[in-house]
Amino acid sequence: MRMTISDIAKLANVSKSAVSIVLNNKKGVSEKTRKKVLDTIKKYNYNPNHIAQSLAAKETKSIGLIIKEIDNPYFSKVMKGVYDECSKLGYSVLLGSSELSEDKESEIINALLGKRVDGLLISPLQSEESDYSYLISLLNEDYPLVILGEVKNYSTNIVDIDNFQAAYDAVSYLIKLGHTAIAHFAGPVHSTHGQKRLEGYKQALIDNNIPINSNYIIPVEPYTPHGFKAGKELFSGKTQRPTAVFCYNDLVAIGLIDALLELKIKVPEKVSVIGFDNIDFGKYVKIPLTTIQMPAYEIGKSAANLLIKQIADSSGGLKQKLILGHKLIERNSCSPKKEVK
Amino acid sequence: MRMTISDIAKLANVSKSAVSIVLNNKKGVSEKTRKKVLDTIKKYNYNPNHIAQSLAAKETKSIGLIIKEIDNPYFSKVMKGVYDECSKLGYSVLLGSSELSEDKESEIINALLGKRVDGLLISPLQSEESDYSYLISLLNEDYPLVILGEVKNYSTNIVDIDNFQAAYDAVSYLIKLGHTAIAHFAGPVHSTHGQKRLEGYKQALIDNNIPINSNYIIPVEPYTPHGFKAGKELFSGKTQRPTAVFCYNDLVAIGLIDALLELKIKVPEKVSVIGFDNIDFGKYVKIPLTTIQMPAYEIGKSAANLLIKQIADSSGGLKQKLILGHKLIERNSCSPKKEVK
DNA sequence: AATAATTAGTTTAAAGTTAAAGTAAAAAAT
DNA sequence: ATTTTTTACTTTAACTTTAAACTAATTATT
Repeated sequence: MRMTISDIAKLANVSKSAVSIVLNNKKGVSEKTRKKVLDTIKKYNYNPNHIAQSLAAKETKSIGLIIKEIDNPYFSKVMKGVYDECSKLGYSVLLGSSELSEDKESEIINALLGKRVDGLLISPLQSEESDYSYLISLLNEDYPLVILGEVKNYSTNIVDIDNFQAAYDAVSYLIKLGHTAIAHFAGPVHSTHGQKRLEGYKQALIDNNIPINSNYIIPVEPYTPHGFKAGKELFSGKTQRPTAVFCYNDLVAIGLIDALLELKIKVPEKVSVIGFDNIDFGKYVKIPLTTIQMPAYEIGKSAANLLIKQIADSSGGLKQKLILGHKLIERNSCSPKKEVK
Repeated sequence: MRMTISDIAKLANVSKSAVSIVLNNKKGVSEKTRKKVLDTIKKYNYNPNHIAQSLAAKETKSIGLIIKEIDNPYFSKVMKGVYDECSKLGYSVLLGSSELSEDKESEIINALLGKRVDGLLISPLQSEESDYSYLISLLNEDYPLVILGEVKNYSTNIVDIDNFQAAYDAVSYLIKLGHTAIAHFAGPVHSTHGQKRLEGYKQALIDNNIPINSNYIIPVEPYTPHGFKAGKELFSGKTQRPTAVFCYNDLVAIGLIDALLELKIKVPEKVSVIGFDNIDFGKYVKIPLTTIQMPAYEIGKSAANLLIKQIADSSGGLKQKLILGHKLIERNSCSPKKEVK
């Protein structure tokens, strides 16, 4: 059976409190007693019951992390960042994945709240109908919360990149290469990332006097097979073929390139493709992917750090918006537009 | 402030126990009381404190999952399987990642045990020096445990594939294509997966009367850059070039292919490469990867299921070894050996 | 009608810890 | 030498829940 603090107290001939004091490195016991307790703890290999500690101290030293998908390379990196920072600071992470379902998301939040995590790190789903009721009630009671993204009209702790600017940069890059017929494989309209990237795309075109062609804005589920399918559709018809495509993320860019190659359309000679995220695999695909680097690991690390700071602060005063830098990674999927002969 | 069971009891004008009975759907209260309590719970949006429940019930309804690396596509799938099954059965998962350090591994085990997870799911590191002391003490006290792999000389719950047979199949496939100069980019010798795959490789050669060439067995860290580096080294020298390579996993296979292409050695025309795992990205790399499918998601799912069964059983009787099936996935990185002209 | 069993609760104890309050002895200050 | 402060503890309560023991009333059995 596992030892309890009472067992140790009895064995060391002191009170439970004395053991607790030693355990928590507080002052209030003599060196002699401390040693005696420490020896007993070691001898019987006593490990404090964290559940009881949590109940008494009203904190669990654990946070909940809610991502959208576990097997998504972007979130893997975020998760790793969160995990590393939490480990460093002595926190455990309880995993939650909404798997793109809003019902699940609010269920998970409730479950994690029930487990009394000290704070929540959420990459929230954001459909147009959603009123974020569950998030907002948390915000109102100053529950420690960091959002990977944004909750409209509410100020809270946020860690993200400037998606608008990053998309603007990606499209500007294509324009600088001479492209004007630039399509956008757009992500979920109802996610802020999707919206911001679309806006950045549009603004870059506007600022360069390129008319926005609504046929070139193609909403796509953010996965490889959907990028492939949309690519096949767009480039099978002979009309209005763009010479470059800015993709919502690397996953769809990879699908698109696959579709183009299958259609015997050369990348980047005939069509330039730029992705978003800079997942590890972008380097190894058929046409090494030019993309925007999303500092996923740092996002996770900073978000965890911010959350734990907020937990420690408790005044609820500190609200922070942390915008990390992005970067264009040039590889081989983009090239200057060839003049039509 | 969050409501407690006492608050609800007071508000509903009943005892705490009555509320507890309603909460746990036990019998012992009238329909009238049940309704009154339920209404109060709803009205004040009461959520039971899971920590207190855990302490009282001596179970936390959570398990610890310890993998080797968070941002590894193989473990992502395992994790997803574990998470899905746990969610279904009402368990939370506390994440642990040893990141290839044995010290961390045992630290994590201690931390998770401290948090009183009801069971542990471990993909253990297995260096030669390691005595698994921490694992073995758990095994001896019949702590619910499922190993993704194996602990030598100890019978415990295991979920895995037949790594020996799978490697045997992979190498047999290369032999059937006419290859005899087959190298092996071997994984960590101290992991059972690495060992078993090496043994399978050797046996397949022996059974086909192909002498084992120790120069062809190249230990490699199981990551893309190491596969790349080892590939460069092996194929830069002109001597003794193999015509096929069986790689420990897809990650090193992808690195190797990259190296070969950089050396202008055609894959699969000059060198056939077979991987292991069947990660999603194998389909999209420069030369779509022929590989052995590791049913990672199912491994995670089954392991979680087995663990939770063991937790429920508590008699400690049930010890199970679950070997899931593997499959050869033919894509484009292997071809019949060309006769040398 | 008397006894037993069931129902619908309540009260109390227990789970393992921390925190606050209390105590007795020793050390320091006046 | 007396009072105050500090030290080194112990005792009690608290955290929230569940489980076991108990009570009182009703229903069933003989």
